[in-house]
Amino acid sequence: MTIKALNDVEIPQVCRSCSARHDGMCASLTPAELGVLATHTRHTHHRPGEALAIESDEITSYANVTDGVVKLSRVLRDGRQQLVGLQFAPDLMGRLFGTESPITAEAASEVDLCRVPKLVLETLVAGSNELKRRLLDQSLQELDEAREWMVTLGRKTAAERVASLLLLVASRTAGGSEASPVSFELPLGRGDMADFLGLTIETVSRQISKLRNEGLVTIENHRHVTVPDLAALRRRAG
Amino acid sequence: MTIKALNDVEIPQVCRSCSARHDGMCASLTPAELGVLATHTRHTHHRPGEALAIESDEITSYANVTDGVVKLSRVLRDGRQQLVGLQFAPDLMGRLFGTESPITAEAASEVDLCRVPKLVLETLVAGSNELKRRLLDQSLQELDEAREWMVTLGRKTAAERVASLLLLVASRTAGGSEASPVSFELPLGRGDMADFLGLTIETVSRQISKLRNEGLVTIENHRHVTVPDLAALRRRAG
DNA sequence: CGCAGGTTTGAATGTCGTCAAACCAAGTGG
DNA sequence: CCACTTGGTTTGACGACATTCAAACCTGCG
Repeated sequence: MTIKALNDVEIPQVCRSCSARHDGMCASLTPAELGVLATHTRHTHHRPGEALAIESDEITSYANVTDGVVKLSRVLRDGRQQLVGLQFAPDLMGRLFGTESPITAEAASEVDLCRVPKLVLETLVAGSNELKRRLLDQSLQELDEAREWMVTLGRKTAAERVASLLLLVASRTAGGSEASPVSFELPLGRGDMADFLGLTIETVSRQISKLRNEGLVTIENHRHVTVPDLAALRRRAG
Repeated sequence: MTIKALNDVEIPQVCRSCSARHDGMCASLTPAELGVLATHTRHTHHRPGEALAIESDEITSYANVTDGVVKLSRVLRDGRQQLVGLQFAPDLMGRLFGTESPITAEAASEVDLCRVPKLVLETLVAGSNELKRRLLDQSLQELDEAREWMVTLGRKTAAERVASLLLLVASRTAGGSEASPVSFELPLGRGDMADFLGLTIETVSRQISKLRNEGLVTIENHRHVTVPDLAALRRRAG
């Protein structure tokens, strides 16, 4: 597949079913480029726990998360696991020119992806300075998030860690609105929360109970969280 | 300063005193571009503990670390501190188009920098696809390193963390040679090690003593480390 | 109803943090 | 030259917080 072939697509036709969620990769493209993109995307749905095989896979593609949450994790040889990132819609997953590092991607909830073959996206990137810039910005933002989380893992108490995670989920799923009260669904079970926070399941559960007793959150069905005062929770998060 | 003005520099003259350490930013430039770079660089030396004010500073520049080690850190409001990265020569510090995040940079040891004004480097970047690519690669590598360290902070024991740090320093200062025994100087004091590892000074000291008793390292003057068996230390690091 | 998976709670243990003192090397001044 | 300070490191005793092991508890589902 050559650049010429890609540009020969006749009708600029936007990837209809998910274009609204395509900010990560579409916002900087021309109509023609969007047309190219639309003809090569493939939409897939995944169940919770399903491996997505985006990273450290030779035959790799890139994907926009159009719905749901994807967890990125690394494991030690003896089985200890640490989540190193969460991807919410509309994040772009996968890495151009990627140096392989043994990260695995897995659906945390029901997940919809809009996949793009590696070659197509790389060709589009080669022709778009805007897209290059966006890619750099995305990786820098992920770097900032990773470093922020290093502070959480290295210096916060268990209760502060849990509060930090609740804030993170709230900011990414509840539209980033600053207004309290906020209400949202946890995309992660207690086990995944523990793996993200560097704690055990039991400790996570205890600290959630503690935050509940402190009146900082109310919880129904183990998953549905309501935060009456976002600022108070933020204070509790250290 | 315009692109034209930059390109009008007459003699391609390499940044003499540190070009050998310039891999990070020079390797992909044309002779003319190197000339531009050379006429605008400024070399500075810094004492341990000196703030470098690279990030989160409005009047910012970029810099190659030509010698020594720089520590990047974040602090919580109540003063708790976490190192989120170490920059060894010849890393490039600073961030193009940076979204500000409150990271501070400080010399960990005696440090030599080769600074480049923000505008100059951004202009060079605009004209060089190779340089854009290198910048992306660098940020992706830092992302990998940050995530690797998240595993260390979230899932490793105190002794494993210390072993991990010794391996990190060994790999970056001892030329990346895989051959044992390896010998190197620690660029960090116990306090900085603790801040990087998410531990206290006392715990770091105790764990170092433990590794010494286990025969995995020998230490002189609190700073000079010898690792008789790199593979054994790697095993101990989890 | 009863099972299965995930969650919560309890009691005991252990690892790391806190507080405190001793140690050590280098530098200063009498 | 030696006493004294200073900053960093090491070691010890104790306590707190998170883990471990174990049991009880939901919630959804066959």
